[in-house]
Amino acid sequence: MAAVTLQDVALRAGVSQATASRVLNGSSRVPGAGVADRVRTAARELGYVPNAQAQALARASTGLIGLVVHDIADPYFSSIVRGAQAAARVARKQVLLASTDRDFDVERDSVSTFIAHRADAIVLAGSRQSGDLDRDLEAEFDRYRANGGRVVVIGQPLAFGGAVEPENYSASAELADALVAAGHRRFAVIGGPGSIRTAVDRRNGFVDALCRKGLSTVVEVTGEFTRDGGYSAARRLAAALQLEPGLAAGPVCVYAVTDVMAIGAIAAWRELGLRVPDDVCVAGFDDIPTLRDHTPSLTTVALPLEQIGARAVELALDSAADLRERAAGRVILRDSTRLG
Amino acid sequence: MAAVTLQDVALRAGVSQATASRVLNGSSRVPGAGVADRVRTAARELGYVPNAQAQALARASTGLIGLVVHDIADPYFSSIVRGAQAAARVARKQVLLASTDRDFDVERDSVSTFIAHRADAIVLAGSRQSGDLDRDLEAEFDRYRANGGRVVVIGQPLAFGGAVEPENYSASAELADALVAAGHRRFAVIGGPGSIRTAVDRRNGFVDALCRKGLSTVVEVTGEFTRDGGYSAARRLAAALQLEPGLAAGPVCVYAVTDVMAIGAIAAWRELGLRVPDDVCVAGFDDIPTLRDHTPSLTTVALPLEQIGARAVELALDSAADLRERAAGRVILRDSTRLG
DNA sequence: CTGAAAGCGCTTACAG
DNA sequence: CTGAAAGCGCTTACAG
Repeated sequence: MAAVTLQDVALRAGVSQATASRVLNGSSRVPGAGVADRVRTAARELGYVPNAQAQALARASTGLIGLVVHDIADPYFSSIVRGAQAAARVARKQVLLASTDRDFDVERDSVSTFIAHRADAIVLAGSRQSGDLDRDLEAEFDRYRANGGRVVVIGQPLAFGGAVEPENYSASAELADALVAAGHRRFAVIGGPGSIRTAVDRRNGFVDALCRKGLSTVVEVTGEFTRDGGYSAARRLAAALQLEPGLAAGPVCVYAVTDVMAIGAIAAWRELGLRVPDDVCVAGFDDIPTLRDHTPSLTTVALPLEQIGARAVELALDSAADLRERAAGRVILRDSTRLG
Repeated sequence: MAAVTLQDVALRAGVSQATASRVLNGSSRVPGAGVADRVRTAARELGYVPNAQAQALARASTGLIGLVVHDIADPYFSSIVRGAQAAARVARKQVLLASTDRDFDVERDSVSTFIAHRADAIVLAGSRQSGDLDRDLEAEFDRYRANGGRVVVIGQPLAFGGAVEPENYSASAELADALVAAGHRRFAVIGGPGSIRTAVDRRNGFVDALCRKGLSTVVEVTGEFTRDGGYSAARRLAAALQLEPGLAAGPVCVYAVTDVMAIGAIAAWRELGLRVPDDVCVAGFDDIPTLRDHTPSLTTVALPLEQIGARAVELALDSAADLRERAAGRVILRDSTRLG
């Protein structure tokens, strides 16, 4: 019933457990060729699979990387995880995944469990307000790091550890600049929850850039970070601006801080008889793959999400230093902000 | 440097390690209230975090569930993983994730590693041809199961273990029936690779249902299981059928076995000046959330993906039996197959 | 209720 | 090059 043990292999090969361990699990001290062969043969015949738990206990390293995301079904996070996975694979590490549904209790719990599992590193993806990292979590991280654990965050403030920072602020500023250059002058924003730093950074980057050009938004509304959040925000925006088909003023250019919110907004406006980009223009952020064939095609900003995920685990595995990196966004102008 | 140990806690509380273990890590034998309090206090003050590796070794159960998917960035799989995550959380298990990029070597490797980590169960999501599960993998699974490991597959054939089977075949048949009922008579199929069972089942379910109505497809083409696969297949299909705007025969109704392929197809046709649904109709499969606001809205089939993922881990955790379950699809008729 | 001790399956100085 | 032995941090019969 019990799995084949190193002891079993050693017995069959007629060597000591130590020797079997050395040939099977890569030590610098390589035993004689004949011995090594006997051990390997025995292992194969018995179907020996090393017990990673026991190895971890003996080695004080588990080869595990804990990954915490808000929602694995969100394309933003699943792309990050894809990149993280790939990087973990080349480093021969395993990924422990937690999808928290944005529940901070669950998040804290997941981190605790990762620490209990003695993950070599923990990567926290997702975003929250400055200083929002609660005391408990921070205390746990401190101890974790004191015991040799590595922490890397993606897109959130943290006093310690590594970080890879998507440039939400400056990419949004570039988007604003590009839209102004394209001839837009009247702007509005559909922002996200004030508690989410990504949402705030994107909004600020956009508004600040406009300000530098002597422009400002005519109205701002906010909603949940979802399709429906964009939908209802867009209705409020339409009401506030008294938008209707064929206004003489020309289309206002709306920045929805997320592609999915932009999609919800377009749906809302369509129901109101408003056409994009003729009656209202809209830009999003994220460049979600399944949205690339949307009609009208959506002006947006692409972030190198997979690369961000990969870099995060690379930083986590690089025990040298607590590096901080930035990941630039790329503005993509498409039909949804095309001026007639 | 080293983490706080159960021994440390016991010392500080003035009890034996055994007692500390019993109060901290839930045993039925509950020590006296005073003692328990002392231990808990000591643990808190020291910041004790149980070493899951050591517990696993001593208990012969890791609380780990291995999850293998083809591509975590694919909405199909990320939805499954989301459901699996949620179910794992209620069962207080941790998820080990592997995204294989459809590379069978990587897949085999991931399974081996999961076994090495002594995962309590392994869930394999993704699809392959009948009997394609290679010998090595199968042999490993056999040993794994003999040692008490549980295996559950999603949407693929496996002689042993549990399974949850998305009803690709019958849901596709229902789709065909619905389209015929809506008045369609001329059909075509954009299928996937013959090596992917999901693709084959969907195609067969559709074609067989047509057959039962005395109908058959006018042409079938295949492509990769991607947006670009759908795009190029759609071009071939258009050429084969000599599709052009405003054909007198009316629109042919094309079943693309995946939403993303359908999206690629629509893009290809748009470039050719063909309009959906006026010149050509199209239905997909999957009901991808970010595509729900697509124009034209896409007729498709929804699978309860999260539920499928959740059921898979529930089955994996239910050591009673190797259950097999079916998950029905739901046909959703939308604009892309609307007849004028 | 509580503790001493063996055992889970490995790795790794330490001797030979 | 090879082996005996201690140790990694827990759990759990087995005694008391």
